[in-house]
Amino acid sequence: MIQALRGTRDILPEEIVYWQLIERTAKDILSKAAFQEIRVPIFEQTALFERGIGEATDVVGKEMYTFTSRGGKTSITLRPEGTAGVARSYIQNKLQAQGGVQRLWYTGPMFRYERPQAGRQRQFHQIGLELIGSNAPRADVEAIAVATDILKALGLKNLSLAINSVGRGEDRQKYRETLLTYLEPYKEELDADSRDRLERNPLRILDSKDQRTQEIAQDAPKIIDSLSDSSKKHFDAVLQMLTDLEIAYQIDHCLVRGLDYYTHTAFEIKSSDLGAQATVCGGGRYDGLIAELGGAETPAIGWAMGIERLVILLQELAQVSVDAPDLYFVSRGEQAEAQALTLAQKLRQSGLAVELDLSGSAFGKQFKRADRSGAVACLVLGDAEAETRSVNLKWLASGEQSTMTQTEVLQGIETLKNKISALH
RNA sequence: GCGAGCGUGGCCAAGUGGUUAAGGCAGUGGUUUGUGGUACCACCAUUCGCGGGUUCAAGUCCCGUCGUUCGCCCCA
Repeated sequence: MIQALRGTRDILPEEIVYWQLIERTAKDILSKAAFQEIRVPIFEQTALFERGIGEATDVVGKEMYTFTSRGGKTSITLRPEGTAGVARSYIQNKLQAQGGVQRLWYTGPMFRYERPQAGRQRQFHQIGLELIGSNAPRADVEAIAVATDILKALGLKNLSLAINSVGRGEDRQKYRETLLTYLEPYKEELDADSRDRLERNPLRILDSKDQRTQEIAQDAPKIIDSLSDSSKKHFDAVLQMLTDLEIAYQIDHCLVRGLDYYTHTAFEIKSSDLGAQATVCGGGRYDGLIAELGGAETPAIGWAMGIERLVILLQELAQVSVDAPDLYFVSRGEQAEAQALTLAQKLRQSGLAVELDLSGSAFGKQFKRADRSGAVACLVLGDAEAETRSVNLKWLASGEQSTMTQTEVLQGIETLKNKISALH
């Protein structure tokens, strides 16, 4: 049997209702904040991600789905995240010409070759926001506020916002030196992974889960103490506005995000109801990315949410059920079945959700299914009704039923709709 | 890429080397050949993810493989 590839999965109707709820809620809140949807390709030239995300990162180094185009010349990569593509689009379509700030959002699948785990798939889905063209601290806060609004609207609990500033390139370079000097005497005590990172990416050592390394990291010099005055000022302004908006946060001096393009504000929203993959939303400022990709110097901030993780949380706290039809159509007999199809179509065109039983099985069986469908009423059309072009309407809860002509049903459609919506 | 656990019908499962692989849900047919949600009856795995091995005997033990779960790594 051919089965779905590892790390990919089917989202069946029972689960899709949660996805739809998330997408609807996010879209609603994003629209209210005047963000507009953008759809960019799922694959791009590999160079976009190498340059944008950074060649030294794990995502680029070992997690990308990269292949050569049929022509054999172009190296192509399935997007591992959304920001690089949006930034590319911003430059290519000269969106800056349309005025100061672009407020964009996107949703769709992303691809990373990783070991699948709860809340981590090889094909996974994100909803993301990119606010491009403003370097104001206010932009950072607005982006974060929209994210927290979405999570709040979904009714999610036990979330916490962690925030830090990684400053600008110069700040980070300076901090790197300071940190290395501090770590030098502890070199032998660090865990193996962290020792590897000393050269490659010392900032990530702060994030280690190894107990001894964590103890060492506890007392390490903090990056915010290495920030330039302007970087510090930016960060303080962000924190102040978060407080003004009553958005709770905690400064996490160890928070360093994994993609190279982040500058200044970095943040994560985590849930304590998930396992190791606890981050439901992550993002930050990326003032250097657009210039790095060949555009003009353009400040920007963005974030992405992992839809699969939101679905897990939502399933734990709410029952969302698949939409039931308004009417279930029971029919049997050649003439009757033909008339049922016609009438069902007309009712659908009038705005009712009608499920037509196609089984042709005994009436008893069809009624049983009518029950399970969750419909409030069913229509019954058999040989007798077909003869007189009538139909029987039966209310499933009361068992009450009445026969009328098919024309009468359509004429009385508004009262029928009202009665159905009252019973749903 | 590394470590550990798990894998019995569509779903949830019992089963801890001995002969016909419990049970529940769902499904199908019937009691009720045109009226449901209840009840009752019947049917529904030549087979235990797949391949190999040990044994007189394997769902049960061993090896491999695939899948899955949890953790590391990474990240949303």
